[in-house]
Amino acid sequence: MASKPRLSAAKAQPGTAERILDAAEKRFAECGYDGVSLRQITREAGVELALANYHFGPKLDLFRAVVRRRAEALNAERMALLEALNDSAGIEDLIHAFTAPFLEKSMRGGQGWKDYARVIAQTAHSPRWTADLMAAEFDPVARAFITRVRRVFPQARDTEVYWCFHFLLGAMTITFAETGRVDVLSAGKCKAADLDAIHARMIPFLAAGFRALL
Amino acid sequence: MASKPRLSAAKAQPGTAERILDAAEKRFAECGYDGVSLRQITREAGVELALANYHFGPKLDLFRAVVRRRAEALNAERMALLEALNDSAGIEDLIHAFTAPFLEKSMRGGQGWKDYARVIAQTAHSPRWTADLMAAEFDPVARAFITRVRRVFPQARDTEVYWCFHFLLGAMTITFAETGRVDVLSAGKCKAADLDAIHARMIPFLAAGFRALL
DNA sequence: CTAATAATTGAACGAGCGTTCAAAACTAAA
DNA sequence: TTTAGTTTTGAACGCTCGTTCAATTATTAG
Repeated sequence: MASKPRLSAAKAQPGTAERILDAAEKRFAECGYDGVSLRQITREAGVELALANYHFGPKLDLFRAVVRRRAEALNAERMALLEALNDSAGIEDLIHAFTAPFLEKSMRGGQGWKDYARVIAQTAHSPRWTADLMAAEFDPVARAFITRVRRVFPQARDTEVYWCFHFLLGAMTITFAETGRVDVLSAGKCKAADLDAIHARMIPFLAAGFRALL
Repeated sequence: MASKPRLSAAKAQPGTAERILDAAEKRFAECGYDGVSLRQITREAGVELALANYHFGPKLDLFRAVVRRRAEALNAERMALLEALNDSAGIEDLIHAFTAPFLEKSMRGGQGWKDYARVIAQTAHSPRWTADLMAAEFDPVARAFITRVRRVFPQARDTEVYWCFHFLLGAMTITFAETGRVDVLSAGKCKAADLDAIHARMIPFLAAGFRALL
């Protein structure tokens, strides 16, 4: 009858909490926050329903945990790439530093990262409480990117810089979502799953857009 | 005890069905399909719960009705603009024809159109059954746009054309979503609600991207 | 080994869900 | 006014939801 530690740190055997997170990530990616029940998640994880509440508290906190789990390592890598750029870096280098880690992990990081990217893409377009969570996790890297862009285009006005970032975000997140829309439209000639090909196009596309506006 | 006409056409008094659609549109925009109940929708519309089923059938059909209601007029306008372009039209004209009607209505068409745009933005990033609905409603215009782009850049490969369209779609939908992310990042210097300003930037940004790839 | 702490179980709670239906109210043609 | 058809009502159906909790099992420290 221990007092509930909720997000207790240490002593859990390796499996349970992570398996719940994996299952939640997968189901949230497929159906969104409201489209999935804790029962579906725990069933998929092969654990009892009550364990979700025991380890993570209410459903919303489980969702937060899913978002946060991979955000830290991801953003650390992105931030490191941004800071490693020297002053002669061009806009292509900046865009690459901002987008490559996420796309790379979504590409070759396994199904977990792919699901995570879809969760983020959906959350980024949801105008609810999730927006707060997104901002808390991803704004620092965004601000670092924008600061760097300003240095590359010192004469550009702030407004234009923000709109450019906005369009970049849209192109990136719709790519993560992998809805299959382009696959259908192109009759299979373009596979959204082929993220290598996308990235090779995305950087010159966006860089040209930045140059046009800044 | 009449047999249920479900989507009966004519004799409904002007109010009920439209008020249900308006309320559904508003709530779907805020919380997404699964985040809203029929009870919340009918309560907001000021009608009885059972009327939603009477007029539209099951919940999913009500959602379809919301998507379809404005899609027809909107796509007709976009298609007309595309077809009105003569052969000397540039890529800016094409992008304008594809994006302007939607942005214009979202800007000055009232709250209903604004809500509708948010519904579409969320649905476009949802990898579920909704993707079929999106394709059914919006693919014809997309294909017409792509065909026109091919004519402007006859030497471009199909793959690149589709990726360009993909990025355009991402920039447009994240603008519709109006999550307030840019507002926060820019500390209020850029208002997503100011769609005029966005459109003025979006077209040159995207046009430059198209030119870079095609 | 024993005692305390952490993790898991299984069942239950009240609430809200989408859907259904018979009866009532309303409308409009004969 | 009667009659047939449409629309609205109010209540109920079975089900699933998130959450809670006492009891049980596993783990670890003394």
